[in-house]
Amino acid sequence: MNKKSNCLSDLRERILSQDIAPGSGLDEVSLSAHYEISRTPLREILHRLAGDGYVEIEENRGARVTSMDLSVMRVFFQTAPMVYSSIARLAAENRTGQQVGVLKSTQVLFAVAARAGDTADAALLNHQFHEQIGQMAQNPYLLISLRRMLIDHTRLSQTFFRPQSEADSARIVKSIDQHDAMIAAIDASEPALAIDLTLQHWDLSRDQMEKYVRPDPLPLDVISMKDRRNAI
Amino acid sequence: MNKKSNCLSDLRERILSQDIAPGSGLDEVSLSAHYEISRTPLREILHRLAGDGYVEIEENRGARVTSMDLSVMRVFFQTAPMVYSSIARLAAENRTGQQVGVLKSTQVLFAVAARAGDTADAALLNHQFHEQIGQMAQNPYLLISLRRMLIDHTRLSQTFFRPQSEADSARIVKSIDQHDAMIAAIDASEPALAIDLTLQHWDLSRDQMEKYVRPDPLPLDVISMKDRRNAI
DNA sequence: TGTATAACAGATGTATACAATTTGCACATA
DNA sequence: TATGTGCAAATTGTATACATCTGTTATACA
Repeated sequence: MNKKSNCLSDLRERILSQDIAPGSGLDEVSLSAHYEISRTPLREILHRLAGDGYVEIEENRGARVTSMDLSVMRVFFQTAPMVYSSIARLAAENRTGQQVGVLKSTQVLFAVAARAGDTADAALLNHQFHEQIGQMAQNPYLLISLRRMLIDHTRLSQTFFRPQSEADSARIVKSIDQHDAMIAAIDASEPALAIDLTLQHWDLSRDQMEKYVRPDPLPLDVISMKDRRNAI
Repeated sequence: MNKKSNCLSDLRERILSQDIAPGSGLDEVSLSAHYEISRTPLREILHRLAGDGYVEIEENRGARVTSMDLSVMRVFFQTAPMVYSSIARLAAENRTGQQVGVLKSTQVLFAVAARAGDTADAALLNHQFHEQIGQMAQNPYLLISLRRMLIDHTRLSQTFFRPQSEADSARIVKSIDQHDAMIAAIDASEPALAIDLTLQHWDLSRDQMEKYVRPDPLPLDVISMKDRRNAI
């Protein structure tokens, strides 16, 4: 039983971290061998992952990781603000004290990982943070939407937690601070503030994600071009 | 293969029509015997139904039809207008001509069944009608929310299509007309109108569904009480 | 050279036997 | 009466062999 739940969570994490790339095929035989379970429970896991939107299964053609084509990403950017802010409002209205405690402890772990530059851990803990806010909303209908969005969000935000510059590091610190402010707003039952903070948080990650989808062009390397000109 | 997909759709329909009541346990052995498939594919079907929100599976305790407790229904009534109107707007913006054709033919079948008083068919075709509008929205994130809501909506609206009075029949006719108007708005790419009509449609079914959740009190039978008083 | 077809290897789908877990019931005890 | 314990039956979970499907490669033929 332990092996099975380990397989499920490991596959989830590998998909979220893009360790298994979007669109990749998942072979039942090699996966069941790798996780040391037989094909029957493995297939069950693949179907659960399919239900959650991690993979897509096609009749007689096996499972592949849900792809992230550009047309869907457009829809993602269009839809996220509405879902995220609805969830934030409901979380601030319906959260229990116990849930706030859980959220705070996740945030502590997240802050440590993010500051330390543990990219994979930070991304997953960020995922968990937003999942927990989703649970606070107590709304099963919106929660499944949120979960589906968080899959793509986490996959897109891989670069966010791997800082390449001072500006990147500053954004990570800002992101941590925003989480703290969101916790406070939810804890204080202030829906309007929670929505506002959530949209600010969204703006920060959206800019970075768009850069991931459409990265800066490669440097033109002006110096070497000068040298070449001199050489002529 | 045919037996399997038949099993899947039959279970879906039986759950939607409350032929299998919310909260009922689903026994693997008897179901696999009934549909003449072995337990392996049946379990796969149950997991798919779980992913779609039709059933809930608990470790070592099998599957049961997703329950409809009052606390969740509150959330249902709270959330439906937002999801439905978002879907309507997107459908009007993104629909293809082909999809409008499909929707129209579903509507023809629905109108026939609803007018004829074929309760089960009418409810399922109504479900299909709204599912197709969901597909027109081209938004996978909101579509899963819509699907989850439609499950409960269809289960709650069972009584809607079983008219008990002239007023009930009038409401069914009104509902058919509203569908026609929604098709026209979507076909004409008028998002604002589509939203408006959708909210009107929602109001109509909401009133009936609330009556299902909290039905009229049993008649007090004033006459027999008078008789009893006289008898004293 | 190009196309059609057949055979084959590799992968997914299904049936079934067996293992592990839960549940109901009888019985014992406080 | 209420509660706890142990066993048996029923139910769910897993492994594995076999069936079926898909895609590829080899071969025949135009």
